[in-house]
Amino acid sequence: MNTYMQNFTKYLKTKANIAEPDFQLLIKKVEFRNIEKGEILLRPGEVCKHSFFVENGLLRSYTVDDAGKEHIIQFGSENWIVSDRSSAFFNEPSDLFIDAIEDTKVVLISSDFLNEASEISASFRNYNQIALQNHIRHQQKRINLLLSASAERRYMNFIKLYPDLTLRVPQWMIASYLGITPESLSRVRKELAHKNFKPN
Amino acid sequence: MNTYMQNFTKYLKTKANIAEPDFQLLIKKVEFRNIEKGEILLRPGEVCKHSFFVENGLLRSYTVDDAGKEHIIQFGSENWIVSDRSSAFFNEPSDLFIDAIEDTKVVLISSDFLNEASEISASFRNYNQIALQNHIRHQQKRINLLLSASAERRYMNFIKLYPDLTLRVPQWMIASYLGITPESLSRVRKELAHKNFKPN
DNA sequence: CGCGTGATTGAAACCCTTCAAGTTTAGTGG
DNA sequence: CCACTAAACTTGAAGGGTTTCAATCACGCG
Repeated sequence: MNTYMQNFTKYLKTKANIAEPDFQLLIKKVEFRNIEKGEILLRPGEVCKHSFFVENGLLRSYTVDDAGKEHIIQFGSENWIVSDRSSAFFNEPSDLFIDAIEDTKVVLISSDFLNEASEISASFRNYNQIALQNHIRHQQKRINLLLSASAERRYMNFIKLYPDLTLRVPQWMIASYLGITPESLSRVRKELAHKNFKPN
Repeated sequence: MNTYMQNFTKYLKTKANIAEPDFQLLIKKVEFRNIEKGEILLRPGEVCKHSFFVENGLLRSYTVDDAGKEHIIQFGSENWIVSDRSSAFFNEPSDLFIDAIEDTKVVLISSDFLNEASEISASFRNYNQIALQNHIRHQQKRINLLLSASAERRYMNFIKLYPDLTLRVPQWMIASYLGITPESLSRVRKELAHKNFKPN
């Protein structure tokens, strides 16, 4: 077993509660890779063959619109899985880019792996279910925020939810995630600083 | 069996592929109800005990923000399930209202039902999985639209996706779903009419 | 050092909202 | 079935939040 997959191991054993013999079977099904900052892991039009478990580092998924503007769908740092679930599950071409914001170590998870893990282990099935439900909950909160909140409220929500990312991710990407321009985010931050708002 | 549950029956037998004997077991676990227009089925703070399968009629789920404004999360007409999945699954208090836009016939689906159906039938488990993945795909497209598209593009996307709802749902609710004011939607429609845009 | 990327700032423009008034539509009771 | 009322939709004018475009500043890295 690859000693670089510590987090992934913990993920399977602790979170998904996979017992040792099953673990030994499953771990053979995944691949480990070093990704350089800027490297592109998925492009629109491609089918998302692998989900990426982040051992360490930082990935993002995003779309590019007709005007060439990027819109960030998701960030993924340590212990997160970045993927185009729809593309992977339904075997359809993706709309998304996935690339690396930092040098990143990832575990490649194939659909095969997911199917086998689900067959082998009821607790994996269960954990996967929870992950899906969490994803839905998370997306719904984001939709609600986009529908109802100003740029300032969206940003405040972001730094509360992802204090770590706030420091690691360039500001213009956070702006893209929030659906505002970098200039607007800069002004929002200035406003907040002026109001004596402290991130923590 | 209740003769009013024709669509739900078809849903179980055809979509989820439940065989007759299992069907007979499961159908006893659900309830049928007539809902009057305006009736509220779920309020913020309550745990979402039932998901609502719409036999016919029209439901919606929505939040109300601090300023008292409604933000519509989902519409559900015939054969759709309306629910706060997060609340139901995680047994947490909901943030949502669910109410009826029209007089509606619903089938009440409890968590019990879902658990039993999953135990009994692998094909139900499978179908449920697909439903979750579809939900995620749908939400992701909506997020992307909210991040990237103008009021006009959002509306055009809506009428393409939901031509039936465009006629049945009051305009101010569509506006709420799109994240704009009713006045703005009215002007967008005027613009489109002026450009000789035809809904179908 | 100098170059490039990211962040900031300013001014003008734009999209959308707000508020207010009017018009149309739909539902209800006489 | 008409009359009345409330709700929904439209329209206008003013205002606000955000974008756009352009210029400047800050910083890390070769």
